Amino acid sequence: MSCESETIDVLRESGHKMTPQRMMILTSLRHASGHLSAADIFEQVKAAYPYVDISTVYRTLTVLKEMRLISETHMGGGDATFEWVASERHHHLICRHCNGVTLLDHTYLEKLGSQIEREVGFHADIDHFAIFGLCADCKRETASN
Amino acid sequence: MSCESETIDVLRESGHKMTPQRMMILTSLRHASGHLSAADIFEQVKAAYPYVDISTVYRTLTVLKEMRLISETHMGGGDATFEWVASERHHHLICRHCNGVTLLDHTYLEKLGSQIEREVGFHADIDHFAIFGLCADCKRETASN
DNA sequence: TCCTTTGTTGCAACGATTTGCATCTACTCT
DNA sequence: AGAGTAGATGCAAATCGTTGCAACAAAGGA
Ligand SMILES: [Mn+2]
Ligand SMILES: [Mn+2]
Ligand SMILES: [Zn+2]
Ligand SMILES: [Zn+2]
Repeated sequence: MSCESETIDVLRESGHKMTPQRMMILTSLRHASGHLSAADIFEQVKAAYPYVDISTVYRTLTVLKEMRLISETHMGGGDATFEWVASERHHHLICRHCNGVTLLDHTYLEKLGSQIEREVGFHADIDHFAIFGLCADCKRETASN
Repeated sequence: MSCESETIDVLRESGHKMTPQRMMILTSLRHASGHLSAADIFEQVKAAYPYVDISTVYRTLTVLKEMRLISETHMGGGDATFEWVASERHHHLICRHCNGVTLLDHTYLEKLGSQIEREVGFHADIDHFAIFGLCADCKRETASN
């Protein structure tokens, strides 16, 4: 029994079918250390099953996104990136000057989410935010000129 | 003197040139009531000057974005939307179930920005966020089934 | 006004993602 | 196991946005 079995059940219970392609895409995402582009996933899957089409990858990503098993994030550098939404959520700060990417603990956004829910009644999906801006170093540099 | 004159100065001072095409794109954004897609702007400008190319629109939007005069936001429905960043900022809550879009006051995110700046030293550009989730109505509906 | 510099434009080609459609296959029910 | 159905796949075409390049035009100075 692979570590994907729970996910497979979740998919089946929501009316989706499990196919070898999906299985491979799922495995690729579950075992990735960080962010993957659709092309990354496509390459990995193609190595084992050369007939996959990139549209199948995108369609599977759409399904997984809808079920909130993965996040899709535009981090500024070209293609969208996808990441498994683990139990310990995190977010990113991206510097628009040096393009540096750092982690932001979920606690910062958890407060925002609960405040919105309490005061507006809207339940925000705060899975994986990319917040752009100026990092401390670039802020200093920009100020001194 | 049009209401764009101040913006023109800002652009010139940062080494950019003012062209009729830019002027028209700028006017389109300044006078829009809400969100515009690149295609919307393209159509408007083309009405007055049929030779514009869509790439000029995108390139101008990129410049205006870099100067943070406008925001670019993916609101879930197809193309990216662009909006003038007025002095009174605002954000949006977008329901993933009914696709409803509502306003979110900037105060909610201002706190987040100042906390990140204080504790991490990162200056976040919190201009125009799109926060997805479930609105109060759809939350209720989803719970009762 | 004329010249020089440098950023901008239009066009065409390209890259990323989505979509329509015919075929196929995982799942369910005999 | 066999048949039926709903959903998934592969392929091709379309869409949205980006980029290289040669021609062009603002801005600034002589
Ligand atoms: Mn991440
Ligand atoms: Mn808005
Ligand atoms: Zn930086
Ligand atoms: Zn809703």
